[in-house]
Amino acid sequence: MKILVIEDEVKVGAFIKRGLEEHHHQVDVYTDGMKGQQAALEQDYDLILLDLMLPGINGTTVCRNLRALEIPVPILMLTALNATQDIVEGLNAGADDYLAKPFHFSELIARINALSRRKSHFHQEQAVLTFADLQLNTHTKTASREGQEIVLTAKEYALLELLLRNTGKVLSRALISEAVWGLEFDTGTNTIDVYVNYLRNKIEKGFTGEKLIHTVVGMGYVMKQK
Amino acid sequence: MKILVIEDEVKVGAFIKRGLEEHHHQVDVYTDGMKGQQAALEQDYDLILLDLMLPGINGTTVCRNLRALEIPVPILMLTALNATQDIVEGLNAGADDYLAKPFHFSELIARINALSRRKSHFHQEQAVLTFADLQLNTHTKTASREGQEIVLTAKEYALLELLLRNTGKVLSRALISEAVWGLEFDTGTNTIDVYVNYLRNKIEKGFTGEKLIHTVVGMGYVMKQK
DNA sequence: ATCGATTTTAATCCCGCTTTAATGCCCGCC
DNA sequence: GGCGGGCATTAAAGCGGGATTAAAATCGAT
Repeated sequence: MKILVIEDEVKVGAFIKRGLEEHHHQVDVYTDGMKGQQAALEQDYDLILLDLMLPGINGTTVCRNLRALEIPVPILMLTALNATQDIVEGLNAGADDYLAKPFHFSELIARINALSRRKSHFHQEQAVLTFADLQLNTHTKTASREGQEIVLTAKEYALLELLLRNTGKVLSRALISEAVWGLEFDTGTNTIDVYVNYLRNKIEKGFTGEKLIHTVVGMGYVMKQK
Repeated sequence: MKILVIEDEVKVGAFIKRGLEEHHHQVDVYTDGMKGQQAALEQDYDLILLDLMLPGINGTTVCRNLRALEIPVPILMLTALNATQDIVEGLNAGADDYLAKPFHFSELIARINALSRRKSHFHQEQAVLTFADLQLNTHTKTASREGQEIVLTAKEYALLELLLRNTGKVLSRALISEAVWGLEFDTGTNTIDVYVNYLRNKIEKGFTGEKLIHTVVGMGYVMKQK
């Protein structure tokens, strides 16, 4: 598993890293809350170990931020012994479990296993939508093709996600309109067409891969190959 | 779920009713085929349990009638053991599954669950319309015959879908005009004829399969075999 | 409040779907 | 046999849907 550790005490962080690596996990350690949060957003971690007592930004805040951005990674809090108030706060902020310091390493391993099992069962929404050589990360809200990262605006992303969740199906403008813009949007303008054009420019123009968004005249648009 | 039971043997009916009610379903029992059919039309059932051996009207007939009236409720037939002929007839009449008497109650429950799941998920609406060896996929908006994909324009697709949803019925030009083009289209031109010709070229010409779109002089067009 | 980015509107161009219309064919009827 | 009605077939005209572009309006951050 790929694990992110956010822990300001360098020794403790190193200790955890070493121990987890012995269990064949890949571990990144950040001592700074903001840097850690950034990493959580940019990379695709399977688990986050989060110390609540951090300099600068509070661990609870990091947790709340990640959940607000709908990052569903399991979060295991590390707290001082008997910090009942912190524990309650942390769980309310969206953490999945906690562990009081100091702890036995075997207990940490046990909780990590339990958590990842629990999460992988419950929350198995596909994080990365893939079609042909195009990928869309629903966490980072970015696409990529041929290793190139593609930055999208909100509407572009929503439209691309809709197309990718319905590959092969012809989607009518009415359906697209409702899904991306919300009910009763059609005011005789061609907004959808313009956005399809934007998307094509971003995910097709400049790439050697084939055309993916196809127009079906009089019917709508499809995401398909060939 | 709201379940309709049509079963002439009073004891069997009562037995089923009691058992289903223990599983928190709401059950109506009719011992008469005609009365049962009437109830099916008037009320909104989630499932129909239909005995094939009924006094007066045949269970198969009830089934066929309901399907002819486009009542899409899942129908589970109850048949005598080894009544293979009945089973085939029943399924052809539009039933979704069958259960041979006598049966274990747990099997009945299992089949009811499977059926309701299948219907609610899949049945959304039939995605692929099939007639003879011709298929029309309403998602991809393409037809296929003998494994060959056939690309259609918007009007061609609308016309073909109309014909396939009314196989066997003769459709007047007025009706076609209204369904495909919208009200009051007829302005003395022969657009419909031209499109029927386009369709014939695409789905009949070049295929070994038989003719499917037939002209009824003075009346309109039908999709049928023979 | 200001500036940049995003979203929406609007105008123009072009391809090919849609429609029209002319011709050919089959059949029944005078 | 000639004629006309109903449909099939074909080709050409027109028109509308969609691509593209740019400008206007709106949003959001500082």
